[in-house]
Amino acid sequence: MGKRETGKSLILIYTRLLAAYGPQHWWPGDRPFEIIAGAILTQSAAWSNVEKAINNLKKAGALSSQALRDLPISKLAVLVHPCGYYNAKAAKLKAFVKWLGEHFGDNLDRMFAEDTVPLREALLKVFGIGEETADSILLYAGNIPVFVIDAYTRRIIDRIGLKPKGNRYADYQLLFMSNLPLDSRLFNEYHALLVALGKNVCRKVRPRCKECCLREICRQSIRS
DNA sequence: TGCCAGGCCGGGT
DNA sequence: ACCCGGCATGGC
Repeated sequence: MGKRETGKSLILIYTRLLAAYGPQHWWPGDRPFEIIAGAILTQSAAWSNVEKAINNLKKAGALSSQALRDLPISKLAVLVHPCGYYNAKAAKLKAFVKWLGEHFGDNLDRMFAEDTVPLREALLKVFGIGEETADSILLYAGNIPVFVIDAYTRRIIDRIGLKPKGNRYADYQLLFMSNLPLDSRLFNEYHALLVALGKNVCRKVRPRCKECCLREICRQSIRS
């Protein structure tokens, strides 16, 4: 499939997902700092559990860089307990706010004003921030047009026959970013819609799976 | 009961 | 460049 057709397929899939699931409203109206905390806390966790952790942080007045630094890590671990991996995630939050204070004086506007590529590299060096989390921060907290790749996205792309050459994160990311307009609103909604679809797609390929929404929405899109 | 959720790290090959 | 075990809760 040529580049132009790939782009058309990706747009068509987006259109159908939007029609099927509607706008997902991911992180609407939340402050950037809360979005970043959520991006870290949601790693391999159900969002319903992340909400509990975020609420605990809110009630404790701990949803700021300074407050998180002042909080002992053992107390922080108790607050984020509901979303699992609580010791690891407490350490990750600590690592991020330490870095944010040291490099940007806790000012997120200054952080996002950096050039995207070096900023992404810097984020990746922070303990607990990998590629998906870094891109979630850039896109959902910073409105920077980078496409977020997660396990659902890979699974869906593989099944509909758009699998890129390599298996690396960057290979999947380039599929979207070189074939779609670099629009943060589009990338925001698209990734959220892929997650919505992903929840309805069986993990393992099952021949003639009639329940699988993937087939209905995506395969038809490719053909039409 | 078991499987899974909007991953990442450190160590090994 | 992969592959693995560890990290852990709550919902279905």
